[in-house]
Amino acid sequence: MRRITTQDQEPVPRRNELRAQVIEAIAQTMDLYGANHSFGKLYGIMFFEDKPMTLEDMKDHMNMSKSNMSYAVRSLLDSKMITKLEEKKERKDQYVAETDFFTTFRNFFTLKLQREIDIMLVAINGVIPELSEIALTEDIADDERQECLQDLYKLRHAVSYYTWLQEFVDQLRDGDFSNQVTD
Amino acid sequence: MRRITTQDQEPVPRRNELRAQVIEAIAQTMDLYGANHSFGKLYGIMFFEDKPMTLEDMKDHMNMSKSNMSYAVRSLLDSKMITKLEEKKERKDQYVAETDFFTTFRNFFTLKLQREIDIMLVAINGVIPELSEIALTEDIADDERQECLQDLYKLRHAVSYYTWLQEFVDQLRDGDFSNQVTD
DNA sequence: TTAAGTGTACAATAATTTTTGTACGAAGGG
DNA sequence: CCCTTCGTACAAAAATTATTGTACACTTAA
Repeated sequence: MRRITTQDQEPVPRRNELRAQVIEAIAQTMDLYGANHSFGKLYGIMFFEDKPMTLEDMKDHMNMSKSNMSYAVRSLLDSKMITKLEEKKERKDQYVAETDFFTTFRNFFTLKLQREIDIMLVAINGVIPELSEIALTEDIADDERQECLQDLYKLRHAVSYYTWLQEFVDQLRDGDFSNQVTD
Repeated sequence: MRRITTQDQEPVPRRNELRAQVIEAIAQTMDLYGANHSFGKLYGIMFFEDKPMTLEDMKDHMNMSKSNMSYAVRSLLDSKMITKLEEKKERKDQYVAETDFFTTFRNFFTLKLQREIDIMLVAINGVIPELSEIALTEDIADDERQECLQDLYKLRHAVSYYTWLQEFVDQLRDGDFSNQVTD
């Protein structure tokens, strides 16, 4: 008769349990990358899957509707966590996870930080000229002028921050922080 | 009679409109930093406010309950976007926004990336030994052994990524990417 | 050309998150 | 010491997000 211990168990289900522990950790931490727990879990499953997955495969692994899997796939594609293959399999689209975490890190943050830079600079640069004008108006209360100057000071400081952040993003995109000396 | 144009308007409400445009941009982009639109807006308001704010001030600016402001403050404190002052004002706690975006960037990402590293390494290191054991078992199907080895390969690659990410976080924490040559 | 089946849009439902109201312990002024 | 008021915990309500079911346009195999 077989003893039942953590060491002594059928290897396949045991390996699935071990995988599940890592998948759960991925699902927990992927909130930083804008994925909810379910979508993070799906990425984790795809990370371990050695062959491309179809929506049907995902549906089965996740016990969720195909509809939701379609939605999850779009979201993971948007943040470049997964890729759609050119060729279909039995009429079904196929997807693979990006398994290099450095690449996912780079893809995600270049995307999201660039979005932040763009939105913030449009707002800030759209506001500075008129604020400067107000600050230069003659018939204005002194403390109001001070407030304007204070705002302008903060906004200029922000612009210099976003100049730095743009350089950071460019370097990240160009691989200057690269994980490996050679790839 | 005064003409009404964007140029020709009472300076105080106009400055508030201009501020509001930047505040809205902050609120929009702060989802990357785990803040919802309201909490992001509150940070934006505090960013421009030149004096410390109390919960009551926030409540008035945001038209929201003090209860929710208390919750927002806790959340912004947790991610170090704002700071609580030592001294109270008329029995009320006072808070100020961190106005240096580089500092908020550094605070937030050292915190969140360190959390990711810790969670992921605990999971991965908790799984590798047993997975190695299974891979080394003699009475095991060849393709099952291959699967284990494949998983191990991915996990070791992940460990090396997190070693790199830990260095990255340490450098960020130590100010090696600093915005300014001198502070 | 037809029939079967895929992927997604959209509306409905379920679940979660956000917001509020209330109550209460704690702190501080009188 | 008492009384006011602050800050927050907690439950209820409102709003948003996640998930499902269905329908349908589109593709492709036969």
